[in-house]
Parts: sequence; C-alpha cells; structure tokens
Amino acid sequence: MAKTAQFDRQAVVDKAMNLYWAKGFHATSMRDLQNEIDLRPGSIYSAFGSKDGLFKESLRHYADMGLAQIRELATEYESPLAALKGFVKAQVIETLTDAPNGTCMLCKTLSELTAENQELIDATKGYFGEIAAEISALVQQAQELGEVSASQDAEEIAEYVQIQIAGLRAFGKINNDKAVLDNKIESMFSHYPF
Amino acid sequence: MAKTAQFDRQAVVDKAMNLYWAKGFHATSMRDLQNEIDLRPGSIYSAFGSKDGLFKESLRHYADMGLAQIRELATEYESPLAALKGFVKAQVIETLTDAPNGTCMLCKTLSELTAENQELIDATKGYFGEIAAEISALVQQAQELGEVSASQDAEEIAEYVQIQIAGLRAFGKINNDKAVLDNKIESMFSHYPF
DNA sequence: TATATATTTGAATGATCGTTCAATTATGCG
DNA sequence: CGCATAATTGAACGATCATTCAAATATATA
Repeated sequence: MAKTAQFDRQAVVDKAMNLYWAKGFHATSMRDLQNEIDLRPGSIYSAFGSKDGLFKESLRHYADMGLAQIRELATEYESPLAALKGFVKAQVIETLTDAPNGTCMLCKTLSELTAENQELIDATKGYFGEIAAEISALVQQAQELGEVSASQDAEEIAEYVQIQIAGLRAFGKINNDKAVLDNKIESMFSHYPF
Repeated sequence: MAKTAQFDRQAVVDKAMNLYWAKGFHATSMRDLQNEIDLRPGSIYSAFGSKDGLFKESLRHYADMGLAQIRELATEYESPLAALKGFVKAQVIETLTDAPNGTCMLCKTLSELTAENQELIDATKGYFGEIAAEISALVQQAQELGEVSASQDAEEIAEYVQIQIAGLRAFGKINNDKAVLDNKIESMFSHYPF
C-alpha cells in the first residue's frame, strides 16, 4: 500500500559509523553525513530521528563488529589465549592503517562526550561491558585449558586487557610503528597476569 | 605611550584550559570561552590570534602543569619510584573528582583531532614527549638507586607508564571507583617491569 | 490500473559558529 | 597636562549548524 525505503539501512549505518569514528561526534556534521551516505535530511531524520539517534546506532554497529571479531578469532584459533592475543593485535595494530581511526570508537566517544549527552555515554558504557564479557569468556576458556593462571579472576584479567588496548591505542597516536607496538603486545602476554 | 592589557594572561589561559579540557576542542565555542574568561572577542583575538592559538597555549599550560607535578613529587619523595607511583595515582585517581576531566587533555586532544588540525596534533605530541622524558629521568634515578631493574631501558619503561596511565584513565570513565583504580596501580607497580 | 500511503526531495528555518572591525576607552610618556 | 597608541567593546559578518516541512515521487496492494 505504500513505498518502501530505497536505501540499505545496514550500509548506511556502516558509512555513518566510519565517518563518526574518523571525525568524532561533534566534528561530524549532518551535512557531512548526508554526503557520505547519500541521503537527504528528511530520509535520515525519518529513519534515525536525530544526529544522536544515528550516532547511537553507529555505536551499536561498532560494538557488534568488535564482538564479531572476537568470536571469529575464537573459532579461528584453537587456543583461546592465541585468539585473545590476535584480538589485541587486531585492535591495536591493524587499526593503525586499516580503520577510520586508530582509536577505539567507544574510548573516543567516552573521551569526547560530556553529561550533555548522557544517554550516549550510558549506551557506550554498556557496549564496553559487552565486549568485556566476551573477553572474559575467552579468558575463562584459557584458564580451563591451563593457558592462563586461574588464580586471577577472569573478569579482572578482561579489564586488564581492555586497559592495555586503550593505552596501546593511545600510544599508537604518538608512535605508530607497528613493530614497536607488536613488541609491546608480545611483552604484555609474556608477563603477569598471563 | 599606550594602554597595557588589563587581564592576567596566566589566569586567562588557565581558565581556557579548564574549559577546553572539560569539553574538548570542537565542543568549546568561542562564546563559551568569552563567558568563562570574561573577555570580549577583540581582546581574545588580539592576545591569542584564534581559537587554535588559545587552544595551543592551553595545551602548553596543561603540559607545564604535568611537568611541574612530576618535579614536585620528585622533591617531595625521597624515593624516585614512590614519586612515580604518586604521579600515576595523581593522574589517574585525583583527576576523577578534582579536575575538569578524568581524561588526560593530551590524550583527549590526540583522540579528538584529525589532520585538519595537524599543527595542534604535532604540538600535543611534542608535549607528550616532554612528559615522557621527565618520567624517564625519574625511572633512571630509580634504576641508579636499585629501586627498578636496570635491565630495561628507562625510556621504554617511561612509555610503559604512559600507556598504563592512558589505559587506566580510559577505564576510569567506565568504572570510576577509586579503590579499584588504586588496586590496579598497586598491582602495576608490583609486577614487571617494576 | 487506480489509489492510498510511505518515502524522498531540497529549500528554508532560527540558532550558533569563528571572526572582524569601527568606535570607544584608558593609560604610559613627553 | 595632552597626545599618541594600545586595549577594549559590542554589534555585526558570512558560514555553517541541526532540524523541519510542504511538495513531489514512487510503489505495494486492491
């Protein structure tokens, strides 16, 4: 009885995510987005409600990509620990050249936004927690296989991993030498708590 | 033969820094700054040239505060290692409640800005290096006193410390429990490379 | 095919952006 | 004191911001 939307919502969100990730929330204008995703304002607003709405859906997409990556690596590697190391290297090293931004979009968002956008902050924290849980599950598997000491809580080790990723990606902004970062990650996995 | 500026440049830069630090470069408008530092546009532009100029001077001030803090702690504590730990705790824990933003302003800037503001990025990287050098000097002293193993390069340990600070401050955005962060810092200093 | 209904379009909205500037004010020096 | 000069003021600039909406368009169903 009516017209259906012409655009591919997934593809639109993916393009929006890439732009938001590259430029940040405030520096990305609706006009930038309109050009990037090739939609007129009315279509965007009818589909996503607002700049915040599109950003939130972009964040969700970003988190889903991270979760999918962990799960894929977990099936790819027999060893959960090797999968975890692969994830860290992917997040820290590959994003230096193969992503819109070397910084984690969730970290960037938490760093940029203030209480003026509390809803977006809360959503971001939630997505962070989802990824922490996925890492934690991987750590637990590694502990069950004896690859990681079981004396430490898996969740705490997951926090440790997230802290290292955040720190290393920040460092990558200053020294984006892949070999240097690789060394630091190898060092990370050959000392406590691993 | 002429009028001299009425305002205290130091105080103005300090207030500007606090606002930029809290809100970030893009989300801080010149109007926000005009209100915060109580100067009319003409005065600001004649003194600092542009929004970028004022930001750059604010960054310099931020870096100077960090450098001053390390040096003060170095004189306060007999042990260079204790001073270093004090610095990390100050950066990670005290800023949670006693600063405009729990995130390091240099990290926040590197995370936010793109090549559109290359000059500001380069300045930020330079300030990062200055702080790294100061940390490195402290590590070297600790090594000479036998507080830190001399088998590791002091500069690499300094990088390690900066990575931990960046990671922990990012984590503080998600879980701002001071006791939890304190534990993580204690753990950091009781394991490799310390 | 005809129609009801949703989508798409693109100009326009008022607000705010960083910045400029002519006019005014204030002061250090001869 | 009086003047030359710099600082200060506040209105105004054009550009861009997020968003709205009436008109035009397209299509799924009857």
